[in-house]
Amino acid sequence: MTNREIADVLDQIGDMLEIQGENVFKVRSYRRAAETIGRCRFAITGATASEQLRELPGIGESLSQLILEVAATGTCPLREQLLAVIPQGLLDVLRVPGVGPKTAGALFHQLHVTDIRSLEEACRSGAVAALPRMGAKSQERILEGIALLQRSAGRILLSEAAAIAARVIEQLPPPCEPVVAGSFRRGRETVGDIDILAVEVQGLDPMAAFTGMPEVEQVLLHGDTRSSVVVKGGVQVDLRVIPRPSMGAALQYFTGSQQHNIRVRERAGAMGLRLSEYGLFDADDRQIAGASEAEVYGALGLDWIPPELREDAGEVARAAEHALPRLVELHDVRGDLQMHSQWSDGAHTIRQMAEAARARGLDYIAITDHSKALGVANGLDEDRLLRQIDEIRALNQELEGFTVLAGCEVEILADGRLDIADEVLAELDIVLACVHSGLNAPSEAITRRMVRAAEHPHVCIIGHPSGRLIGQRDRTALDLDALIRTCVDTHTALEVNSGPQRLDLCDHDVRRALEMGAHLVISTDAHSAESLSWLTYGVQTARRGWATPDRVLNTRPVAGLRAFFTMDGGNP
DNA sequence: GCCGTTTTCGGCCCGACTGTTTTCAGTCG
Repeated sequence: MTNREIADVLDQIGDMLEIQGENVFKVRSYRRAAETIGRCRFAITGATASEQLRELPGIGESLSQLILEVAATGTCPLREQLLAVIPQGLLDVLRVPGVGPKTAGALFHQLHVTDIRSLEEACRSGAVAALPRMGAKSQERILEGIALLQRSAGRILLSEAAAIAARVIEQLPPPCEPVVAGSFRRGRETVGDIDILAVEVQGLDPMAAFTGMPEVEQVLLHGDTRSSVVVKGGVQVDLRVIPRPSMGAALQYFTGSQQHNIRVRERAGAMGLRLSEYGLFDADDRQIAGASEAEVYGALGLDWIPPELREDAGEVARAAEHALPRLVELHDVRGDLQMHSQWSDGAHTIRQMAEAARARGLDYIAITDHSKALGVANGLDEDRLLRQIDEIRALNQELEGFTVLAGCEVEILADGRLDIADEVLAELDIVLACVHSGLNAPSEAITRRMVRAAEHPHVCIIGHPSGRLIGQRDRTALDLDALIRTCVDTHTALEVNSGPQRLDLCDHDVRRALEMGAHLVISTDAHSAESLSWLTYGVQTARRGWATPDRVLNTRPVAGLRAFFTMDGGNP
């Protein structure tokens, strides 16, 4: 069982307990444990898992035993017991907007609803409207909820969310200063819905502009302070209008995460204060903070916490000790170490990529076209690679104060050898090694393959190490710890690939790699000049992994970068 | 179920919106 699978079981138990009307705080402990296990950086199946588990926050005696049992057997008596009473399909019913645990329980017990299909039938027959505290409108809402669920996009990529958010903000009146909060602001790799906040301005009606946008498919709510719409593609967008003195508290609150907010509000409670989206209030209900986030955190004795860290993963305690790391920022990054040109499968010339990168404020780039084993991408063989190196050297003669490094995204072959001869690799400034085939290989095979590449004296960087494509392809069975260990030993960097579909290493892996002492590079893998803008997603992912600039090699000037890769004496 | 400069028992974040109700329960974030 992977940690993710264990977390899913915990969530499932939480759902079923909730439907049974179990104590909400008990339910919350299962949910919280699921969160914690989902991002936990050691394998629960490991031998030492038992002691490590007990050290995790929110996991006590009974949960740790349950988790170990699930890890070993895939299930546990509690889950089996619940599954004997509650049909699996009822858990899907919980995902229908407007149906919560209480409603699901009533639907099951009184109308024998067991899945979405039987729920729909119960609605069409009018039986749902006859339930206590339900009516025609509730029934209609549930039907709409089912339709919404069926055409909803689910979670979308960060880049897709960015495009939607930008379009919405464009259509809101500028004086209301709209900003995006939520998981988008935290830089999560996928976004469920888009939360936008706007300042209340006399005589301005952003709600009307919002619900009237041409891309709105359905208005879910339309209130004075909050409206919700579904835009084309099935994505939900929320707008909230906030009085200016509350803007900081609202931004803090709506940025989340929910677990982070609970942690912060508990702290407020312990200080005799009350924190809501309207501000921080004392016992006499006087507002003592709220206009800015820094003010709110500050009044709670906390340093301002970057949104990317707000996952209840220890950041509140660190903020209280004034010991948060200084995270890498977009403007720290001076170069981009993976991109493609027309030589292989890119859309633009080397010069065009260089000029676009320079316009974005970078000092250097590496051109890393594919190598010959990736025939579908028009990969370069040794001859073409040597000619490309000549072109890059010539271009550098013309560019003042900007450097194009000659690189290559070299294929790691099945046995861990590279597909370009060593004497040609020696001519390159940057060798990036990647796997694009055999991604379903067993753990030992893929690990041996990648470790061997990392040991190669010319290899500087292992690119998109996990091989996952978000929503399309799982990560390979690679033993990441083994690869990280090798990278630390050989002065090889691990890439944080900024492609919105990759974000690989992911946030948890970044934190793991840094804890083990590795160095990173953040690269765009751009196949066109426009995609150089992806850098921001990679930076956010690194920040979510608590990355500091000193551990991100491409924050260094080009000379410092080269120095790192030659420290083991074997690299170019 | 977890946890402890309020506590080893009794707490556990907080408010808007909706629908079905004459005061509130359920859902959502």
